[in-house]
Amino acid sequence: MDKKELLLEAATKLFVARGLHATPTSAISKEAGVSAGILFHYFKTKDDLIDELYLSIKKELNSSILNDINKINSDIGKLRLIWSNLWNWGLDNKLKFKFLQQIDHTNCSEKVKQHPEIMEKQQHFRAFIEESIDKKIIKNIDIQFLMSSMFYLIASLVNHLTMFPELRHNQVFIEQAWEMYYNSLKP
Amino acid sequence: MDKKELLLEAATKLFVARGLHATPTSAISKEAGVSAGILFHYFKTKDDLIDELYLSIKKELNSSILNDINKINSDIGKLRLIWSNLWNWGLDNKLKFKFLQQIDHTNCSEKVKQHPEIMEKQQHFRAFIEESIDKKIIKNIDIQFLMSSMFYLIASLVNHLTMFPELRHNQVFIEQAWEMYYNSLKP
DNA sequence: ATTTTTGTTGACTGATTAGTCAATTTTAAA
DNA sequence: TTTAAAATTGACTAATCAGTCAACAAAAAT
Repeated sequence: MDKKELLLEAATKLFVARGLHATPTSAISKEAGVSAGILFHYFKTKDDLIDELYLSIKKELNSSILNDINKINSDIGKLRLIWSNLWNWGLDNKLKFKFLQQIDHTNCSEKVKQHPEIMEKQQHFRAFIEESIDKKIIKNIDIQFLMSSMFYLIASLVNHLTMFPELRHNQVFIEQAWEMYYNSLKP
Repeated sequence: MDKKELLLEAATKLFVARGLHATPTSAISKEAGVSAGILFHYFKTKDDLIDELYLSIKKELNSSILNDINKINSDIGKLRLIWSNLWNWGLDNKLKFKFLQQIDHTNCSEKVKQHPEIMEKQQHFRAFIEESIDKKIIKNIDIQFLMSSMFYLIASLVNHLTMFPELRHNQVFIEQAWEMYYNSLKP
């Protein structure tokens, strides 16, 4: 068993359940079933643990964005795949997704949020969006705002589907959600 | 000077700047310029302070939603006024808005989030949306998801305008943002 | 087989925390 | 003016926290 991994998993679970402010390192090591000291062998400080956890999860999410993108030919099909990659990842990784949202809305790990490994992956996504704007598939509007809005709409979908899991395979609902999403983007 | 109000203001500022987890009550009373003990005279516990702060700010936001709604006749005009009421409130109350987002994305104050005073005001808004759906102004889709998406899109706008304040009075940008918003909603 | 390195433990510590309380001041009431 | 009630203080405490460390165990290298 990789104790570092156990610690990260335990931390995710507890941070989401109780919040950063109410999760002592002792609770994390206990939940992971390891000694208290080992946490500080793998992570210099508690904040380091939070940073590293955020970084690894964000990288995981970013990696999934462009999954199978080459299997699709049409531009709108690609856009839809990205959309569905993102919300499916969120649903398959509910705790991790919640943790990301939590950190993204808190003034912490600010440096990590701009880590090169995060920026790099998003750069690919950004390039795709810029291309789509050129091709008139997407509205020509402030690209940062555009991307932010895309993520926010997907977060809204993930959170809703987390509350009502049966909707995930309700074709009508998913189609309506896509319509909402794409209507907000198209020129 | 109302010391309770001073404490709530100081708490908002520090919670946003440092996060719940890194803001001791001692820092709050110090920032407010009052004694450490008085915080617990007005609030039974730190969590009570957080709950009460959340409740008061959320009520403030909710109150602003339907501002001047009767001065507008057209249905779409009303929808747009609600949209602009919300993001303007967010920009005029940046710290409070950030605090709300922070709490909304954390597992805390769960009971307060469903407080009757909060639900009641949102009920008016919900009624307006239901009416708009009936009138075919808004897409007929799961209303809870619809409302959630509306809030998320507005949050995205507030956060973007907070980063780039000069855009607030850029008519072209605001018009594009409205277009994105309404396109996602219209049938 | 022996040494070195790495992983692991849990008791420990100094600092910090939420919350208390007796004493004092301020305000309001009689 | 006197008295009672409410507001305010800051030193205090018991609990909890992040982080250390000496000792031990396991694995790798020699």
